[in-house]
Amino acid sequence: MTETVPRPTLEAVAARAGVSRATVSRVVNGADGVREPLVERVRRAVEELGYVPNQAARSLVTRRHGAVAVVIAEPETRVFADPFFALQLRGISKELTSHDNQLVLLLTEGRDDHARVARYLAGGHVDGALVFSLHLDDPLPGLIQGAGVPTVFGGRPGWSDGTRDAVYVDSDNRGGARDAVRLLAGLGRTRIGHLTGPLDQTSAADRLDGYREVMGDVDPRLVVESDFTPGGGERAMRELLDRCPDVDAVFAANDLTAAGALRVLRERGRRVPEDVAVVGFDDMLPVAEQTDPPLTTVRQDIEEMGRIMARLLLRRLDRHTTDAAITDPATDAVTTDDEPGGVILPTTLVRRTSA
Amino acid sequence: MTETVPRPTLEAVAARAGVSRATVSRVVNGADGVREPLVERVRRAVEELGYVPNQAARSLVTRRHGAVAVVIAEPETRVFADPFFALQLRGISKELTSHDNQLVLLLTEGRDDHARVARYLAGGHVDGALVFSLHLDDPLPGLIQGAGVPTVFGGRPGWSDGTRDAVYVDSDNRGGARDAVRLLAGLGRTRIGHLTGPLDQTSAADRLDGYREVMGDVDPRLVVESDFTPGGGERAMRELLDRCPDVDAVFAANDLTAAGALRVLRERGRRVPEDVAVVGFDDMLPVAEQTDPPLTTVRQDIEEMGRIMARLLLRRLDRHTTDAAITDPATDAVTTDDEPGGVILPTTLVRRTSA
DNA sequence: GTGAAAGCGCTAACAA
DNA sequence: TTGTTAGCGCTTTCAC
Repeated sequence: MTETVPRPTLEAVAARAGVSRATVSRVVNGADGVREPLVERVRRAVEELGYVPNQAARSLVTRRHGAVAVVIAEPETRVFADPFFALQLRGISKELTSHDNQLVLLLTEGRDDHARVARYLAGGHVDGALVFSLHLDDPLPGLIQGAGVPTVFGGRPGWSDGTRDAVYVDSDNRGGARDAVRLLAGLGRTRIGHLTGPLDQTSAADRLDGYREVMGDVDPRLVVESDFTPGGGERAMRELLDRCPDVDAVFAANDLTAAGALRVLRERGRRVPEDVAVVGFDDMLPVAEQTDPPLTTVRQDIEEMGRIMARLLLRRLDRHTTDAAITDPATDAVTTDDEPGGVILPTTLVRRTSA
Repeated sequence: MTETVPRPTLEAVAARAGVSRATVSRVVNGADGVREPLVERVRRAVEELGYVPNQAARSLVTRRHGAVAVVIAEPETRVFADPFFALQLRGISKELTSHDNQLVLLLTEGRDDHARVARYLAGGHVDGALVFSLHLDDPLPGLIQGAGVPTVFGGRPGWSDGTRDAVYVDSDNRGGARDAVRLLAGLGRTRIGHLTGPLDQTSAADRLDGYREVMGDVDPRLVVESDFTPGGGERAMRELLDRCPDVDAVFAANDLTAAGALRVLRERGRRVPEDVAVVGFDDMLPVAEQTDPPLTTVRQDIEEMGRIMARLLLRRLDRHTTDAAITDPATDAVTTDDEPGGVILPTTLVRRTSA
């Protein structure tokens, strides 16, 4: 019933076109140096037989897979509570597929999975990896670098050991935070509070840094640690109001936190933005546009970030194969190696009504 | 610098353990029939060399890939606006990895991608596919069935041509809707409106059916078509209030729609649930718990749905390989073929305060 | 129970 | 320009 018809091989196509396997291979792979009439004959044979190359056989000899792993470390459910992750994936997917690469998704749920992921990566199933892990103590990045797979990180990696030479893409969290706080200050606000994200994540830490850079030597009570969730935002806002009833502005580390803060402000009878101005971070549309009042926030282009990560990785992969091909010492000086370091994407301030 | 150390092969392990490649292969694949002392020797050699099997070589001969494609048709951005998709993926990922299968993610952006996906699937890169596509006119499911890859669909497929024998997993949308409406009726409400989802999606259509089943011959003005978004919910709610000012209850096709409706009700000065009771669908925590008032809704277990889809597919795949092995006519009667049809997951009513 | 050997389908030297 | 040939690393009969 579900009898699988054996798929045609190169051999079959060659026979039908009356040429050798090598020629078919050349045509299929777009190598030049095959005369037009033959190309045509082969094309037709491929068409008629519905030939599709066997990727396993191909990988076996080329050592290329046309596949990239996306590793998402997922200790908390937060990532699933906002569309961040989905947007990122979409950007990655677009870039990857437009270069004929497949996306292998590796979701990790705690430490048990780390070994599995490391093994998979070390197993040479994919040509490279895109890794999201932004926690200070995460052992995963180290494991992955150990696996020897070309990798690009999403977000500034937070670990400190000998892996400084990581390539990563991140939003300008610090700069965005500065913009937010400067806006508030420009509005004449003087008691500007900050509801942070979880400070073991570099994005949260960087936003706090940006806040501090503008605020200078600020009353420490104005900074309340939170966790990027609406519930956390509520708690933190209450705490902030209790500590500093005179607060006249709030910079929340993300939109979800801001949404929670707005609810508490309303509940406590503070008008936004008249009594307290609020700025968020992310510009997650479903959140920022739907709050009451609509949220002024720092926009980061998540999808673009994904796209850039993929692009960077693909470029590294290309260079690798090229390096291997060119043993010419003359060019060797040029193709040093992958430059480590980060690509920082700009953020933009989106004004709505909350500030 | 980035000099890739050639990974050890079966050959190398065999040499080190002083056995043949065949024996190593047996040990690595857990085949029995190798004596304990040898097993031990091989294990040690594998360990010492850090041997990891080359999946490409293995696939070449076994014709199995240990990989499953997840295809997400993505004509609209809605999927990215709620965590639905992420939860589903998580369930799938868990089930897949616990059976040593990889997840290849295929995101499609409109028709152009369909050919690409079909080609990929037909190319025999993966053992099976999990497909999300719930639109009536979607050509993708047909293409995929044409590719001859074992497939399980997420959500009741809506297309009508000769592909009735599809295997799918869906929530009990109809039953959940009935429960919602019955709750409202049980509360003594008589003018119960329904804000639908986009009716070209089976989930929305099924929920409307459920509503109708309970309501019987209902005033058609009570049904307003919407689109599963908060903005759409607002528009639909306004329309409903304009058409039927006497409405005393609303069943919204999902939580996002309900959230929009709640905003409009508040804006129009209707108390919830006193004047108008509201029930949603999905129980997306970040939405349902955060609305004002918290939303009574129909809960579906999205992650479980993903898990079951994966489980179903893996079972089919297992059976296939088993079938191939067993040419015994005696057992042939038992292993007929994959039973088509759907697995319907129950929903549960979650009472909060909106109804 | 273990090993030898024959491919799986493809690419890439090398010859012609 | 085209064809011939030798593997890529693994599984799997088939002998022993």
